[in-house]
Amino acid sequence: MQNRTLELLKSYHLKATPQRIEILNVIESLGHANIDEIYEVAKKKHSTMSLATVYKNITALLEKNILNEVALNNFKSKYEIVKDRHAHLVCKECGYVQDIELNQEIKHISKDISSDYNFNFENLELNIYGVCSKCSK
Amino acid sequence: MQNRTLELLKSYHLKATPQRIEILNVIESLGHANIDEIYEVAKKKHSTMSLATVYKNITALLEKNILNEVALNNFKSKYEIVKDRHAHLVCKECGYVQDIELNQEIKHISKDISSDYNFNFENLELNIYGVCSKCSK
DNA sequence: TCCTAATTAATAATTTTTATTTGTAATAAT
DNA sequence: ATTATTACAAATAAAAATTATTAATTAGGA
Ligand SMILES: [Mn+2]
Ligand SMILES: [Mn+2]
Ligand SMILES: [Zn+2]
Ligand SMILES: [Zn+2]
Repeated sequence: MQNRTLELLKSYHLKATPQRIEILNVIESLGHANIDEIYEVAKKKHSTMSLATVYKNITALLEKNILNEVALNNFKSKYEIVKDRHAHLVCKECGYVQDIELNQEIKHISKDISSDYNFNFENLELNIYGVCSKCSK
Repeated sequence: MQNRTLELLKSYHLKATPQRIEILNVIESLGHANIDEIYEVAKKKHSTMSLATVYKNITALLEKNILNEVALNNFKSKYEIVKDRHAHLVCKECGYVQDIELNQEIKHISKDISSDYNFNFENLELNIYGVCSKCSK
């Protein structure tokens, strides 16, 4: 558990409960995880944890921008700790999501958008679908 | 209803039923639509249409690659007729999705991926989130 | 240490999606 | 054209996913 995250929680008046900390730990250790994956792993440490608790926490942490949703074609959304801009490799077979560097080219797309279209740019999401090395053999 | 679409249906042994044609018409006219939007509009022409019929058709048309899913953060997935590669402007307020040209830069990302990472590239999805002109005033 | 608001587990309720069944209709075969 | 075949639709039920409610617990501040 990062100290930074604890401070984030405090600054948003979110209590650092064991359940919440565990949820964040699970997400951090898995990188990207959906509701069920988080619940399954977190339950090991907190056997009484309710699935509704996972839902409520995910919602709260998304609202505070501590977590980020990664909506996927054909899979349930995954969640990740908010971090610097990056892109995703998404395996169509197993749903595994891998972070990759966001190419330099993409970084200036945002500038174009606001001028080319009458659109108030906020953030950009690049997901690259294919088959991961594990699944392709 | 495009003749091309009718041929597509036939080639995949999907019957060109009035309901299915109407679903495709609705998606085409709206550009991007989620299950409920499709159902609401389609019901006007076919008052007895069941929501389950929309689900079944969307699934079938996705499998045949006639439709494409657009998974969105914070909104239900939308569906569109498969078309040439393009990017999306997504309004965080109202969920409206607008097609935009996929910048030239992005077109060659695919080449890098397969070599840089051990990943069998299939397709790429670029969603740009922000606030549309309608919602920002 | 005490207080209070936030949080949790448990449970119920709601919403979303999928499955089943049975009659119907689109297409192919005759 | 008529019939046969099979996919399909509507209706309904079932299952899965998400959210709401409640009462007890607890984290964090006074
Ligand atoms: Mn990521
Ligand atoms: Mn589109
Ligand atoms: Zn894989
Ligand atoms: Zn909007």
